[in-house]
Amino acid sequence: MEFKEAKEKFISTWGALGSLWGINKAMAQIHALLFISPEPLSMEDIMEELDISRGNTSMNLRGLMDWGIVHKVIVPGERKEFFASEKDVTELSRQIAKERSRRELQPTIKVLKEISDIPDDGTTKTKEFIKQTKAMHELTDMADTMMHRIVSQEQNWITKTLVKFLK
Amino acid sequence: MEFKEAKEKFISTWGALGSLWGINKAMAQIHALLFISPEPLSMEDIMEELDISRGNTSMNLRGLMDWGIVHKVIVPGERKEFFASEKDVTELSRQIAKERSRRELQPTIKVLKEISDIPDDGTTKTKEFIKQTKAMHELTDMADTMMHRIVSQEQNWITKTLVKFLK
DNA sequence: TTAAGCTTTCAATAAATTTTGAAAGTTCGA
DNA sequence: TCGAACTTTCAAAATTTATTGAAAGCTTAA
Repeated sequence: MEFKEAKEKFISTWGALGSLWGINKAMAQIHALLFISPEPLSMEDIMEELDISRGNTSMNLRGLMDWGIVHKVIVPGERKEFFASEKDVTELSRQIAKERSRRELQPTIKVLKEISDIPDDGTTKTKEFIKQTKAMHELTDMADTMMHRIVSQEQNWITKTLVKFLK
Repeated sequence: MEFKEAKEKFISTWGALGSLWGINKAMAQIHALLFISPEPLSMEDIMEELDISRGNTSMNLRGLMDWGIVHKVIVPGERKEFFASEKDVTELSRQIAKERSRRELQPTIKVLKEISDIPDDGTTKTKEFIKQTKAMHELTDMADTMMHRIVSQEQNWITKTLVKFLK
């Protein structure tokens, strides 16, 4: 396999995997492209490389910046803007975990807490509801906590510890 | 908040969260319904409760069974089939983690390994490509391993260990 | 202040996904 | 073996989501 084929494969694989971390195809592909590019790319570069429209590129770059994993780069002497991806996979996963928690896990945890707190009227269905939503609340809460800690500043220490146990 | 409202809230929240673990709305809602139901439900029950068609119910129940988190229940003396969800959240997450790994992580890891193995022709872009895809491969592989171990049989021991560290 | 160069917005359009429902298929008791 | 009770399938329709591209909006150099 040579470079061009490998590159296309990376971009499309990453694109298809977008759903795994909750972003759309174009967004994931733009990220993939920037991730493997040695230099920052302009909007033109991205449009051309991925064959997508100007508007699409603009909106999805904005989206990636909202995720905190792509940033603008000012190139002296150039009028147009350039973009670059976070290159460190550790920092990348930290950022993604943080955002997913904020956007999805936290709101869900809040709802679970709220609804598992309804008064127990003694019926079987209410008892089951409370029991199950409480269990789900605890699970989600623990998963969120673990995720945060694992990718947080303590990462290296925790990771090493964990990896030692897991080996 | 009373039962009916809480129940609706649980079903729609779970439905909206479906994307987090990669399933569609109807599927997540059927799962939510079964998860809080004290007894197994028939297809009729589900159709009526969620207001969805027979075909939709049938297909999504099949999907949930493919995930291994819903199973048929034979009720003696009844002609029709009943369905029940896995009720233990630990077992539930174990199953989901296992399936997501098999369906998405493993194939991605395979591709990453393959493409990060192209010959280094000495150019900057190839060097960067190899470096970045290798890093991504290692990250994905480690994440997959950790996920598996965390939700595997060793769960209790590992979890307790982790929680102690994290507290 | 102007206008060229560039980016963003957003209504219209296209594409992808989900849902429906009726017909075909299956199972089982008599 | 028949037919009633039930489930599955799948093409068509509905819905949701993503994409386009042209117009509006910035920004900067002169």
